[in-house]
Amino acid sequence: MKKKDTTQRILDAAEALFAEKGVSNTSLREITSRAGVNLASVNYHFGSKLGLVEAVLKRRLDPLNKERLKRLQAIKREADSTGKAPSVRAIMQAIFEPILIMVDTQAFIRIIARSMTDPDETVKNVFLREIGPVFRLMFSLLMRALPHVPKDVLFWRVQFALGAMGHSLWAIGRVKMVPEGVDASISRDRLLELWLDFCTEGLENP
Amino acid sequence: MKKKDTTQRILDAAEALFAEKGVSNTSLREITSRAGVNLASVNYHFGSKLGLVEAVLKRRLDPLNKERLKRLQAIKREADSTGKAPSVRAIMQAIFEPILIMVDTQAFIRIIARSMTDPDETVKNVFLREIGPVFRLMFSLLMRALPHVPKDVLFWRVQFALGAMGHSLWAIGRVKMVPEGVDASISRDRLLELWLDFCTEGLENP
DNA sequence: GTCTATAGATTGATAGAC
DNA sequence: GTCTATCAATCTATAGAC
Repeated sequence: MKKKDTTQRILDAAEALFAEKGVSNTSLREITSRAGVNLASVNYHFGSKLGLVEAVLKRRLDPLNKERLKRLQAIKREADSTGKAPSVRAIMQAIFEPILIMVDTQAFIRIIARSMTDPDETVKNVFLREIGPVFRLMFSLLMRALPHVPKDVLFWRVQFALGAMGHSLWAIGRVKMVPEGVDASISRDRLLELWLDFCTEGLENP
Repeated sequence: MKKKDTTQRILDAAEALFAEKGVSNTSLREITSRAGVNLASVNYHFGSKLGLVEAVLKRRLDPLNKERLKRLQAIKREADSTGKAPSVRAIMQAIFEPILIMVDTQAFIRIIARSMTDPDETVKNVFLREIGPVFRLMFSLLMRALPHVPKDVLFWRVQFALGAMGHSLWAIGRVKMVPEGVDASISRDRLLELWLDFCTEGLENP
């Protein structure tokens, strides 16, 4: 079995550590020692720590948001051709489900969740840039699906739905506060289902 | 006008900076220079940076969660004495409204929101310790309000609601991505109302 | 491409005068 | 309690041998 590419090893190690402790609580030394590579190789391959942060996020966010966009565009085409309003549930599913489908590691989910909340400037910028087109298309479809909901109200409901998604993705597998008698373990598919129920209800509320 | 206490000045400056950039992106030098006090005074008054972090969070979370607990206990007493199930909306209101009522600065809201997501270990620990009793009482009341919802499902719905709250509190006043024609500015009371509508609907879903 | 060695900056913390 | 001065550790980044 061939040893993995240095670039990949660094990305994997950085992803795990960024997801776990946040970008600025992770040093390049931790990353390279976990990856089993030399400290200087980070700067050789990525130019700087910022370059590495960008690369780590883009590796996941890029295909994720491409897949989301593809699904949303399919929903739009369907709505355009039939003249019927798109389904709220289908729209939201197009946002969440690609995360579960494209998973290959536990760290993947966490880096997505982390990218929504990490205080680091670079993280915020990359996240917003990457999700921009997805967000705009999602919002315009939701407006068509829910013409009776005022735009400004819809905007905040979408924020609620995204906040719920991010928080639950973050909590999955690492819930700290579980009431007695509750089984907090959950499959990803089940989480998707519960989230869709929850936020479809909240979005459609008249 | 008397100059404020050094301790207070440090707490205020630290709160603003922690809320803005996160704990580990903020140095003691930034804090003391913003507060107009000497660098060494942080260690004199708080022992260490960790001590300061704890103090900053506790100053807000302590009275906040006391107020929440008071309200939840009142709801419990009412339910106990009348034998009627408590109202989901009232329970959720007891969680969110105290944040708005106890506000004295913009930074206050952000430090609450930040405390839910900052990757720093100390932040997470203080937040969980402080909210523990509130969470348990809230959950037991929700179980009484929604006896037909399985515990495990309810648990995740509560996570959704809290995630929605945290994210929207964070977004308020600093929304980065606003679709054309949408007015994302919103009063705190209005946000509370929208959030209650959203998550009451989602929690009660059969 | 990979390594050692180190520069250069910044950090949290503290000793000691006032 | 407040200040200056500084230590010791840690960080990112880079120069240069291999």
